[in-house]
Amino acid sequence: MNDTAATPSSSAAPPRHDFAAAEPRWQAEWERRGCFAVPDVPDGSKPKYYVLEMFPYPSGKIHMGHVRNYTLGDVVARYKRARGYLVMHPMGWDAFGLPAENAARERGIHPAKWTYENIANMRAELKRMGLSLDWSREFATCDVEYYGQQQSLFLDFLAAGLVERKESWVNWDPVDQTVLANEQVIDGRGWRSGALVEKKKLSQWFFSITKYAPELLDALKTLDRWPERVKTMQANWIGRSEGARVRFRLAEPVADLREVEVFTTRPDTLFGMSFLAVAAEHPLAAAVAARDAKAAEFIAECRRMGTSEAAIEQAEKRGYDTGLRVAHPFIEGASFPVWIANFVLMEYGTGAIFGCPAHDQRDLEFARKYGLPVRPVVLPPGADPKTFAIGEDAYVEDGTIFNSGFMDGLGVAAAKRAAIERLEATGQGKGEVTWRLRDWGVSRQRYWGCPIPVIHCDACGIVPVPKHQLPVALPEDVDFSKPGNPLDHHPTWKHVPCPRCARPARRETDTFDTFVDSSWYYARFCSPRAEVPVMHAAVDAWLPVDQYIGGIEHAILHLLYSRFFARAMKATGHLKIEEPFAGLFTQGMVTHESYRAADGSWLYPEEVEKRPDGTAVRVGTNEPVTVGRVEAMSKSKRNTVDPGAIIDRYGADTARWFILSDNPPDRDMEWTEAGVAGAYRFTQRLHRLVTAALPVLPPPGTPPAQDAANGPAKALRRATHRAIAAVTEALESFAFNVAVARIRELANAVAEAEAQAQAATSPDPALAAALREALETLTRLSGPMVPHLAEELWSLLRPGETRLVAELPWPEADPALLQAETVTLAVQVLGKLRATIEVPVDADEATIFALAEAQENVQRAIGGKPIRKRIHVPGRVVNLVV
RNA sequence: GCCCGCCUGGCGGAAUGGCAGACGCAGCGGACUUAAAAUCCGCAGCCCCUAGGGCGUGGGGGUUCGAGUCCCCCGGCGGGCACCA
Repeated sequence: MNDTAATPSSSAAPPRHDFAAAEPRWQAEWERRGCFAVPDVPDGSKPKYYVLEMFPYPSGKIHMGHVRNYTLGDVVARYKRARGYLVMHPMGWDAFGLPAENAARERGIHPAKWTYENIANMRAELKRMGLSLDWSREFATCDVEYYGQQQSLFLDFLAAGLVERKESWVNWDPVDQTVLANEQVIDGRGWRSGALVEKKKLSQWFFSITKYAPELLDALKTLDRWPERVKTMQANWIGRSEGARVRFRLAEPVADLREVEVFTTRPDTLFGMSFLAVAAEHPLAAAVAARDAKAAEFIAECRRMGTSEAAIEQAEKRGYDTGLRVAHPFIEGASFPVWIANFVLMEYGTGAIFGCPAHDQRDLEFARKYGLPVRPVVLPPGADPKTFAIGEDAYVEDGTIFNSGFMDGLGVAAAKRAAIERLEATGQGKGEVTWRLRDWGVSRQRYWGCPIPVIHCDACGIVPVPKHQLPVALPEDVDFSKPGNPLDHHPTWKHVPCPRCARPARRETDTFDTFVDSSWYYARFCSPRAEVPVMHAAVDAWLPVDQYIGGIEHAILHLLYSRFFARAMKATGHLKIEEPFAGLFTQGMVTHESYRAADGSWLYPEEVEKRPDGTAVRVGTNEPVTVGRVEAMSKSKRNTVDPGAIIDRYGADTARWFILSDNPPDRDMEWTEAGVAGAYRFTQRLHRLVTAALPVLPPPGTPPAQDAANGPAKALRRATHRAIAAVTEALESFAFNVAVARIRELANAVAEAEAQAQAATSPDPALAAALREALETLTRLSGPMVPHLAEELWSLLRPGETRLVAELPWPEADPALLQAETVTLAVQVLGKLRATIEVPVDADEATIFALAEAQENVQRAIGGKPIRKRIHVPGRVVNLVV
């Protein structure tokens, strides 16, 4: 060793870690040994752990968001495996959806061909990442083996009364004659035709998720490993409201309508009523429109508003006075005008509201616009009832009811009870609980989705496809040159005999919302080749998913639908669980700077060169480039970085290490070239630390000296065991960036120890043994994050060892080495740091205070004033109050 | 508009209510090198009359012996809003 050190020029540069050769080699070795394959039905010898990341949509290439998502999951999977769990970690493809149809229309590629080619590309890219996946479980939701089973599930749900057929509104493009997704509606116009979009009513299939609203809400309490904010968002989405249903009698009937029912959460403010408003889609609005052309025109305008809640709520509040009046339930002889208003949602409550402008902001804005009265009936504490008036803001807090007859003097809560009591006593209404959650409309007028397995027969009505006729497969010969749903204008596909009466009938040509596909894939992964939707022994053993990982953008819909599906599958005898995901982690997005050329066009990062003075120019032309905001990577802004190119240049381990080290995984991370380069240097440094130490290390298996005196060996052993404890804790709490920092600290300690070993005049066996322990620990702790490098280092440290890092148990920290003999205490005077003292861990308080007060700086801060109070937080701080 | 988050040095971030800035990126200085790269060592929140002190976790207030952390208000940025996935 000394020879080498003395004559560096005589030997070649230290061997660098050749990731390009090593990574595929270790991937092949894991596969050869079947390290990550698990059986559908485990034998129970180990506890199970199911790690699942949200499966990708096969857009064609993986993006950094995927790299981040799957790296996070892989760390968990590898760590849990080391902790002795049998880990299932599958991967598949969320393969139905609009982009495939867009590709078909724009480029003439068949959606199936486009999709499966994309899957092949992306599978190859994922494999290069070295993920510990059980690829034998892979499937795509567009595989007929998958969606056929989904059709079977649908038939079970239908039989169990969990499916309904109802009318609902869709965005209709009158030029393209097509239903548009909300994202295809831009500023109220169709994205391709530019035509003003209209709302159109269609008969559609719905899953009765509202039947489970109370359960879906209550069970949130049991999800103790879900982020609070996701549970809050779901609770708000389900939206339980207590209130009252109130019947308002029309002064004169319209068509056959004699009254309007309103749901309100504020029956206490009924005396502050100034108008009643119904949604444009309300039956009363239709009845008025039948005899009032201006009303019909207003309703038609509302129909041009789009169906999204954001569009409705952000639109200017507008209304139409129908001229009708309703009687007030409590005020004898009083009547109020009936309006049609664009901000009233037909889907919520009864589609009608009573307006109390003084105590509801939207009502107030509406009343101000149309000159309707504003009568306060809730008095803020301390306000004078004679002078209290509403200005710009409605008063929505608690207070004392006034101007309200029998409710005067009550608080808001008591007044609500009193109002409901009176409504019930007089037969004009009742207390009621409503939910914001609506039934889940699953019909889509599209080709590239799972066909809904029912048949429309003129004689028998709607007839489910018998199970023995499943799957209802998509036809392959479809024509995308015409607008609309290719299934609908396919020449033969939809024409089938009725299963019941055998007369000519028509297949349903709608396909399922792709959220249906992703609502049960976690269950299918347990027995992916079963000829039933799920194999009982498999799902009972593996479910629930122990750790689910994905983007926060799915916090509501996907997760709620999946929770509903688990319940529906339980009700139909497929599952025994109700909650599919015991643990949830939501990751942040991957962001990057954006760049614009002088002409305003977006540039890819590789087209931009950063100058040392901080400016940026375009590669080749040297024209100036504007460096824009850091934002989510998107194709439209071209601020994307291709994971494949990063792996080519730096290797998968470097990409994984950087993505983990940059920041906490639930926050957005910024991808930077400098950051990747830094990660790359660290992987090389680890390799160097091991190769440089090899000549001094004792043989494999040499135990570290237990009784070493305080010195470099003991210090290194402490650092090693502190690192084990810290990294373990960080991994358990998803603080992967902290785990990285602790590993780096251990690497720094190793480097220092190596320098000491090199500098020593005579070899120190204790230090050498401690070095082996430290390097082996470093290797194993970094295994979940940089798995290929860890295997490489392990094979250098333990030539002839049969087990891979992927097969080793997790290192254990020795508690004796975690204890320090002394602690450093901060000494504060009045909360301000004035000194630090070093005391034995078992020092008594009197000694500590005496030592603290003796500090020169502390004396100066005390300035001779008497000490009123002494606070000692063991191991942390002493605070003296003077 | 409504619901939910986030905000700490030049940058990413760390910190059971207890020494703010661990670890890293960028930077600066040094060693090695003919030179560069790579590597190694060191410095580093801001300000000050530099012993020492003052100010600092988006802004303002509060609770506490003590607040990045808890509470209230405000600002900025982001996610979701039911047919993007």
